Amino acid sequence: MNTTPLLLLSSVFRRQYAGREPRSFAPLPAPAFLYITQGAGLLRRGDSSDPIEPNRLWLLEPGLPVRVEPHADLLVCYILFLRRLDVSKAGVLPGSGLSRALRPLAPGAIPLYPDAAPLERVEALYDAYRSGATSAFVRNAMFQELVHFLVRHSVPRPEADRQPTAKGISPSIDYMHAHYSRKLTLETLSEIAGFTPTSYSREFKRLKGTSPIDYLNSLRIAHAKSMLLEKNHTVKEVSAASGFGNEFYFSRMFKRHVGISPTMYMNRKNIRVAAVSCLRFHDILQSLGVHPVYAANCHQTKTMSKEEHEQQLGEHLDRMRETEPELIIADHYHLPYKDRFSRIAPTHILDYGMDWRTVTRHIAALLGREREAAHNMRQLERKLGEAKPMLNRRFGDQTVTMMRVVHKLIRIQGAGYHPLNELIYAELGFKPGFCVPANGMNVEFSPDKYPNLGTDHLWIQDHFYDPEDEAVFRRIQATDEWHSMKAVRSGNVRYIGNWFGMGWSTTGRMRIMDDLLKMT
DNA sequence: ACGGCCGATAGAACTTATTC
DNA sequence: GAATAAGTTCTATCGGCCGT
Repeated sequence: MNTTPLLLLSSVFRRQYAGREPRSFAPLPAPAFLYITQGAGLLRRGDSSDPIEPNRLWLLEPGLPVRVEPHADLLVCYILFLRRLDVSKAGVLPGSGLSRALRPLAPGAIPLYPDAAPLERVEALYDAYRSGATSAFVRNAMFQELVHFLVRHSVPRPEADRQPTAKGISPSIDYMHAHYSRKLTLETLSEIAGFTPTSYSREFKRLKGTSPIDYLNSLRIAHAKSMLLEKNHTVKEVSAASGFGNEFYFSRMFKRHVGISPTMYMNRKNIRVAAVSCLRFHDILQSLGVHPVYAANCHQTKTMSKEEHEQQLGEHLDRMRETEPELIIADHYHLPYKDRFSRIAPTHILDYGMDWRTVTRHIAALLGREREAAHNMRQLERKLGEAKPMLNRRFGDQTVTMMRVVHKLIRIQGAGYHPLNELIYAELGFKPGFCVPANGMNVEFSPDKYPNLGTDHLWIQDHFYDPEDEAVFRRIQATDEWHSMKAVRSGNVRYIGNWFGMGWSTTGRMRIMDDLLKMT
């Protein structure tokens, strides 16, 4: 019969384990979520193992022995015992995509985004369960909401990672987890796996999507990070304990993986940060509770001459130097100036193509503000849930178009590839106007020859980077074509300030929603 | 101000891993 | 197996911090 699995909660426990003695646990009687809130070490299930650290989650299968090897004095975790119910699709959950939806929650470690902390939900569930004051129905609703949260916030696993590990490389991976603090060579690992080094490398990459040495280094860096946060170790000690041959190489590797040096990582909660970006990184920093000592946008716009730009850049560099930043965070638009920034302070440039959430998560992880990021994202999610129905009631099927004048051209925002576009059209569900490209970031028209925008509402950015752009806009506004447009005739033109920039941060997105709600 | 220590960084030389 | 890429070690140098 065609069935789909449904996870139900049977009981919740909170456990604390003191001391560093390894512990073995009998095979579980039922599947369970294991959620770590404190501690460090290694968790072994069958013949695979994963590092233990706060905010780590596993779905443990029944019948598999579990062994914990703590590297910290106290381990705190929640255990949620589950019941799996297979229900008929046709009967109980017609048309439900539950089976597909639950796929990220395959047995084993469930990698969560660092900002996705289910702790509050788990604690609430634990309290509800322990106090006995809440009905089973409500408890189950809470649990289902938690499952939904986990599905939404788990990192999608690469296809290769979901395949059961081949017999050959599995012991070598195990060996890496157990012995990463020692010197390991490809030859040793390939021998354990029973391959020649060449085939081992290839096989490993095919199955795990990464090279063996890279995998090993990730383990070492993860260990180093947790050790550095314990504060009472020197970089040299951490380097040795994490399996790096010497501290110079460790520093280099650490910086490459984490983005900042080990010492800065230790003090990352209170360092002087400068933000250089077109993407309003200073808003992101502020939303994380970090106040940048300097914020600038040094990008050369199309209408700016080379000399003008060089002069502006020079002034920014001078002023930034005076603020004595310890770290400069920049977006990919500023890559050409990296060397000049590096002369002022270590510079971290974020990759091209990151969406706004990834940018926020990345910056938060760099500065130890994961909790703040998680909090903001939760708040934003809540706000989105409140605002969407109100806005849908107000605007219904009416179409919306967003425009601005950039480089003396009329730019109509598309329905994707920009945080603002995604917020308006995807997340809040506004209907795009006739000229809004469904699969593009934007489309540009000459101010002399632009089509009727065919839209019920027209939202225009009245924040101009160049006075000439503003002049162009005033000229457009005076034309007959402009006045013949539906949105203009019906008085549905709004000015929206710099939403395009605000869309990059949680606080900016909240403010955009506030502005929208004021329109209702 | 000075020296000692620690850590970051960069470059050269060499070794090992990965890809072809 | 060879060619190429990446990792590793070592050295020199710089700057910050601390105690004298």
